[in-house]
Amino acid sequence: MSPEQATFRALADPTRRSILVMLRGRDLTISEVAENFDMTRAAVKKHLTVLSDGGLITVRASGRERINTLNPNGIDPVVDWLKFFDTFWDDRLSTLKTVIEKDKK
Amino acid sequence: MSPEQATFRALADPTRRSILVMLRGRDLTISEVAENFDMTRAAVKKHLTVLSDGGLITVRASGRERINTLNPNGIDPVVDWLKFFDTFWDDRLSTLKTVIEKDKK
DNA sequence: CTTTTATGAAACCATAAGGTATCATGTCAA
DNA sequence: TTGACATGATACCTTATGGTTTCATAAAAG
Repeated sequence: MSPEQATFRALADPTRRSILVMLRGRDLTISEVAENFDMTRAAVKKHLTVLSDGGLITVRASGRERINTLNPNGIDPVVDWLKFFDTFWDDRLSTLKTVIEKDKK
Repeated sequence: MSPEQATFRALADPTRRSILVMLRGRDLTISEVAENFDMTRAAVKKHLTVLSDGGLITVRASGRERINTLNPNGIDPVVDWLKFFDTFWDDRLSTLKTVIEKDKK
């Protein structure tokens, strides 16, 4: 699967988008993420795997825990794709992209 | 389904993203869109329905034809979500929100 | 009027996706 | 060492999704 497709796929599920919003505040272990949802840890773990495959999060081991972190570069494929529609979907997008690029440096 | 979810879902399929790129050039009928893919017209029509449900295109009748057009505002839910997501990188982006909101008017 | 042409709609199929349950493994704590 | 805890991995289930086929209908062409 292309990186672009993996990222769009990862964003397509509302649970996964919620997880990303959660990780915006601070890094979380799998169990911590799972506490916020009415589903099993196994299900949450699958979502985290999809997010990782899509490059939207990174995972590091800390003892027996797995700490999930938001990846700042993860949405690049999406922003790059949206860029193609600047002329149609307004220059709001190019503005967004410009600021994001600057912020990464 | 929420408008946001409908839009993210619509963008999750590579065929649908290709269709949007196609429509960037000019409006197309269902048959014209279908000519560009190795699948039946019925399958393409389903994709166009999903894109319409996601607010990314609009469809108007012209005789027996259905003309599909890119919707300039269709990407708004995604942009709005990305803005929220991007505050992870820098709170300075909050000023960007203001600029974007103003630009929409 | 008859024949194309463009689309709509429904049934059907195979696979992907989201979820659970269960068991195995590695690690922390007593 | 012995449990308890956090995660990994697999099998399995149900539904959604992407696709085809087939038939119906509306409009343009002759």
